[in-house]
Amino acid sequence: MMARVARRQPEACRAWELLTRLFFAQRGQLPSLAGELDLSPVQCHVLHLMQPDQPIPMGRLAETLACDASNVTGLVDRLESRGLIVRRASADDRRVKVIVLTPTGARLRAELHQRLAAPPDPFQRLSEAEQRTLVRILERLLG
Amino acid sequence: MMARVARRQPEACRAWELLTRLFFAQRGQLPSLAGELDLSPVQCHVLHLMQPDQPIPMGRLAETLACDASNVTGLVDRLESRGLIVRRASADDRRVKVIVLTPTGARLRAELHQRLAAPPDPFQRLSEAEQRTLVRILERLLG
DNA sequence: TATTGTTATACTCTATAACTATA
DNA sequence: TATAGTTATAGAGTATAACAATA
Repeated sequence: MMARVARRQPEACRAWELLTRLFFAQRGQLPSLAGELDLSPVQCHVLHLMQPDQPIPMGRLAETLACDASNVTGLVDRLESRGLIVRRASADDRRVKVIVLTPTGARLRAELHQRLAAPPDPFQRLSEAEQRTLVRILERLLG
Repeated sequence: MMARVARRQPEACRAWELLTRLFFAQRGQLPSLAGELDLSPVQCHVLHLMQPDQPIPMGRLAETLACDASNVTGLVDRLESRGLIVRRASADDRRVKVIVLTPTGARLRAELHQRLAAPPDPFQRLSEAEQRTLVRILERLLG
């Protein structure tokens, strides 16, 4: 399967290789950005995912983070003890707990998004046409 | 500074936002890939960085991973105890220790690179022309 | 004196297994 | 019986501070 993709889409593989290099380079930058907000990388991930007024079941959080559910308990504990989110019982299924951003959490999330929004310096090497093309292709990739 | 970039390069910001979404989505996939090779995400990062026959000073590893030097000690301990790398004293400066891939480590690194090479399914939605364009732009971004 | 790597310590992240409450 | 979340436990990642060897 992988070999078939590699044979039939050599350019896709090259693109993916370059993106992987970007991912690993970025891995090192998230901890320092997180540190400035007194967050861990995973906590950033959670805040990045949460939309204001859009509760998320804890189980779905575990799926999205690709980690065990037991892990989410402590993660949510720490975010809740900092007043960034709150647990609420689900109305539909009393086993389920959902988490919601507090106003404080929403403000910190906005701050996080603002800091994440600044493109790294190398982007300035791209022409406007290249930037637009990149956006169009990434939108197809993520859409 | 950030505001200036945002005002002058709105498309760069949009492109970066989309890449950030890709990064966070990918964050969840690295642990499972790592698990298949009995590695942690950081250990994958180290192996991804190491070229065969190209020693890296431990201090430079700490810089690249953007973590404290004290952290690298345990990280290298665990990789060394698994026989994937070895420490060697530097000839130039006897304070410095460099790490080198063992043959076993080089094989595991090759396996890792092979698995990382498979592009996610959405890449098949792109035409060949789009793939080539994406490669060209990413090369400028990373070059 | 300054720097490289280590050690001691403490906290967070992570998984596994056993448990509780609900379905 | 099965599922959602918790707890207990253990190992790995991370930073800070103090330390040894070397520059």
